Amino acid sequence: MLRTHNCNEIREGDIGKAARLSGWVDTIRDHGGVTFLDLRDEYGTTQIVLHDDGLLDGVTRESVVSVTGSVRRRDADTVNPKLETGTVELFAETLEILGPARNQLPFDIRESTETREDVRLKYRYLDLRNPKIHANIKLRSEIIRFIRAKMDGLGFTELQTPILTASSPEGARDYLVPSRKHKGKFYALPQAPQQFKQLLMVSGFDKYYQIAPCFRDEDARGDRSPGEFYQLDFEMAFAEQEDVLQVAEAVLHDTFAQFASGAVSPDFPRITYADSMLKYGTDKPDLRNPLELCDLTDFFAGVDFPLFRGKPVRGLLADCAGRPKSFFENSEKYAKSIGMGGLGYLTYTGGEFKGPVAKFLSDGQKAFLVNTLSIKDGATLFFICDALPIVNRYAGLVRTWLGENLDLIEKDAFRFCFIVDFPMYELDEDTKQIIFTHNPFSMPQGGLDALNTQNPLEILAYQYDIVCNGVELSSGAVRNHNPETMKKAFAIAGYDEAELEKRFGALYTAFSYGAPPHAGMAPGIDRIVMLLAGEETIRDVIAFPLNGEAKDLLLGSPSEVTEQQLRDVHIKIR
RNA sequence: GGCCCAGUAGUUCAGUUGGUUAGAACGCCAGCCUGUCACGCUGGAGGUCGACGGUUCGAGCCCGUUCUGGGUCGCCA
Repeated sequence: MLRTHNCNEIREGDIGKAARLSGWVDTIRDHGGVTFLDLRDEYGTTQIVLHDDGLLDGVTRESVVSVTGSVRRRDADTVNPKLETGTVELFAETLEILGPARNQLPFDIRESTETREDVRLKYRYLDLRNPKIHANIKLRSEIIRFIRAKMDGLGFTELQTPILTASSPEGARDYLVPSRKHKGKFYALPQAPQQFKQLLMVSGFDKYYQIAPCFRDEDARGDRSPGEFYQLDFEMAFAEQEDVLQVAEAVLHDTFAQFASGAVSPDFPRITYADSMLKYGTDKPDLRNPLELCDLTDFFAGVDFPLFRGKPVRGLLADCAGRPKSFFENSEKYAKSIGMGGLGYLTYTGGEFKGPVAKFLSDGQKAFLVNTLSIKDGATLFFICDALPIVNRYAGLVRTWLGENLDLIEKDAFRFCFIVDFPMYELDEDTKQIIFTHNPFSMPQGGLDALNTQNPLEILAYQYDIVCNGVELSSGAVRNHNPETMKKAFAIAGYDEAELEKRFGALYTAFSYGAPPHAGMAPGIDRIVMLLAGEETIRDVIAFPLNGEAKDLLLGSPSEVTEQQLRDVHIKIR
């Protein structure tokens, strides 16, 4: 036996017994006649006491050692309340080095999160000893186990789909894998199991899910892993939008309630894309921020204020009572830093409006504002004005800035919402062509009839996102399972039937053999864990992440391969 | 691909107007210390200032190029 207990197991009930502990040497405190050694493993830490210096020959911090001895009670004044094992210690009789460690580590384990990220990633196995990072990875495992149990309980079937698959014509850049047996041809790693899961619906699998690895060759962000990431991919046959939202709500609510320390939205409001843009200035609203925008475009149409004439105007009402002049100067400074011309505002004190915009308003207009917006004494009404769509972006940013700087953001809370009714199409600014806003597989609201009769840019899709605290966790859709509707939907985006068959032939054909209506979505696992772990970067919740440049600094990928390997797959490097 | 920031000891950082031998903390090594728990005290080792080129009597510092890393925009059906 390499150990009789783990390093967080010995308690007062074990006093007087023999024990053997194994673990990493966390610290060594040499007092001359007596030496203390903290032994650490995944479970915790136990103090070892040694009176024989000879036992410590060759022992360095972070060595793996095994110690036998007897469990002793600590004197009352030497109890360490910070350790769960803090009332006892192991009096060492023998010590064996199981895995020696070099005496100079690349960084201090306890401070690894303060260390340069490339050094951490090069020695990721050491970084993962840091209790916080270690806990993140354990948490990830627990979350995934919980989600699986939840999905199983809801009657979903976990299925695997191919990793070596066909290049996807739409979407992100593919990772390509050259074929050895078929010269000049390539597999692609899946960007998502999208087409496979829809084909499973055609095959009669009623409820499918998978903790699915997805691969996209796009640049990283703090909250976006380059290369590869995991999604809770699921799809349901004979399901409409609300069926999917209810599954997502049940699973995510329960997962966050289980693992989050703070409050979780009891139910997730459904907010239309149009409302979200108007009220929050974004389709990823942070509902911890109580501020909401109002539309003052019509109001300012009747105001003789040249700056706002003929443009959309958004208002943002916030209690700024007692804020110093510098607060308003800073808000102005922020507005200019994001590209706005300035930030107009009115402050309502003692029944009067003050501020740069006040002199342009008649008494009647002032009264109208007070009544319709229920403006209270001490409140400030900020104005954001510019052309569409930039006005929304500015308004959303100002809303966030005011929420943060007025300290209005709810702490320790996870506020969810669904954003629904995304537009089906949009106009490409460069080419002036109509393109799919999001996903060519989505069902247009109104179906074929709408496609035939409505202005494409006004057609909405059964397409939805889950947003939590301003972070997009997922998008999904009711799929377009009807070949005729599909044909028309693609035609509007400029693809004829031949093109459709070429790009999505299998799916298109499959739908002509009896496809059930189906819908699904795919929440991002990494982002869920990131939110629950309270981490700012997604790399801190992935055991072996690629860095921002999509390089594995530990094993050194991507790397060069041998000439023979290249010849096998018919590739010549220029 | 664009933009911003950083790169000095193992780690985190300081380094004045360009001027003597480039500093601190932690870590490491040695010595002292019988109750610490991020032990303490004393001493020591440790540097291609990312690389290359330039300006200068003289460059960690100024200029150019380049590499590496972080952030951000593009991109992410």
